[in-house]
Amino acid sequence: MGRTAIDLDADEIVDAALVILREQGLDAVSMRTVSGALGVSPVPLYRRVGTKDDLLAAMLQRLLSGVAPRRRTGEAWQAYARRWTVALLGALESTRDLRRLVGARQDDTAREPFVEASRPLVDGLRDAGFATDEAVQATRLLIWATVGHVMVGAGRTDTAAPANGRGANGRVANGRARRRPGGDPARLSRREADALFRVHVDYVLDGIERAHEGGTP
Amino acid sequence: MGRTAIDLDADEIVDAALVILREQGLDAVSMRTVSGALGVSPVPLYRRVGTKDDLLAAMLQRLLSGVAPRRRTGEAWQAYARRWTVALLGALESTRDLRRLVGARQDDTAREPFVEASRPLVDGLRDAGFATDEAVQATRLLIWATVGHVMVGAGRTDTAAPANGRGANGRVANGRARRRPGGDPARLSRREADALFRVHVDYVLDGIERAHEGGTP
DNA sequence: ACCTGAACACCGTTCAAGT
DNA sequence: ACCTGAACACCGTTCAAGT
Repeated sequence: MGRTAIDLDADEIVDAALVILREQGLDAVSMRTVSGALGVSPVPLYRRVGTKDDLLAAMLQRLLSGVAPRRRTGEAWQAYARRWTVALLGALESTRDLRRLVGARQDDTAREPFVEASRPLVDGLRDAGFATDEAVQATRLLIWATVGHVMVGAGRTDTAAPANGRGANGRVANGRARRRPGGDPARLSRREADALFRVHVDYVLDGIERAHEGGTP
Repeated sequence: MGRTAIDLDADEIVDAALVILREQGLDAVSMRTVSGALGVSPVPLYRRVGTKDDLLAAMLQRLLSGVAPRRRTGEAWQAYARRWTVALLGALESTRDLRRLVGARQDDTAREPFVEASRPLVDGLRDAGFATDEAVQATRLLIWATVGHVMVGAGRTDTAAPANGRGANGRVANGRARRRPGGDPARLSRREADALFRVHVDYVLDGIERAHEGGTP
């Protein structure tokens, strides 16, 4: 009844993997589960997307492609940069197990998807009078600020259920996790963390602006 | 010949795991290899350090504990903050597979080790007249800047050998990795990335300084 | 009480047959 | 050519015996 393995293309595989990621978390994404969802054996995946590592890279790429919002006519570069950054943050935070996905890559191509996603911002900055390398560097700072926030930012108290792939064991780290009794001042709510993120972005934008004005002959 | 399993404590286990991490990479760190290196079965590890996830957390904690440099008498807070940030970056960059280690945690405690490591900086800022939450927030920004840089920063061209745990397969991602022919302007050398990282830190410090001066009654 | 050996239910990846 | 089934060499974690 129609569908044979030969119809498969890489995009479908990535799609299937993202569905599993969303519904069951990263631990549930395996070459077997993904191929199973597509009704094939794991082998064809190696022809279409390469290694599992490559699959993870493609998933991240897909997640970040198209995050850049459209520029508005007459919009100041600062405003667009802010919107771009918020959009990137939103895409990252809405992805289950995103932190682990970003960290998972074995090689050094972890930033490739971010570079792709930032192309419109680079273009926007250049249109605003930035030199190419100036625009690229400014974009990098914003990426770093965003990724750092996501990787080590406030915990998401709204993400229910542990959902740890293999058999729930309620075990808790013993011994070494000495938590301050007096209440740790470094614990931020999601709202506070978001506000602080915007502060970070503003500081970076201020710095970029000053350097731009001072550095352009 | 003394050594029985009962001598084991959590620190030794973390040490052994870190040796394997350094020498063979994160893929080689398993409950079996770590326990094997210690001459025990995997079971005792679960009593001492908990899950593999807990072990990874403890490894990161260890790696970051003691990164904070000592404060110098009469040192301006900006100077100390800069040194602290560079020390953190150094610790992160010198750790094999660090990106994957940071990303590996399943729960939301990924930032705990960073909070621990930043305690001296928070203290330093408070001694310089910052309110506690002001100091904590400033520290967070610096952590985000550093972690973002590490997670998605320039590739390390100096880290030789792929060393991908299970049987070298030289396979290359096929198809989807369309690399710009014209030379990607977003490709930075290590030196450039380091310089840009310092720029980022300076921007953040500038912002913190201005907010501090403007916000203190 | 706390160990070990064996087991369970998985992995990523490859290979020999099949069509 | 390109698939499938089976296999290889692992995983994390748990459990029944042992001492």
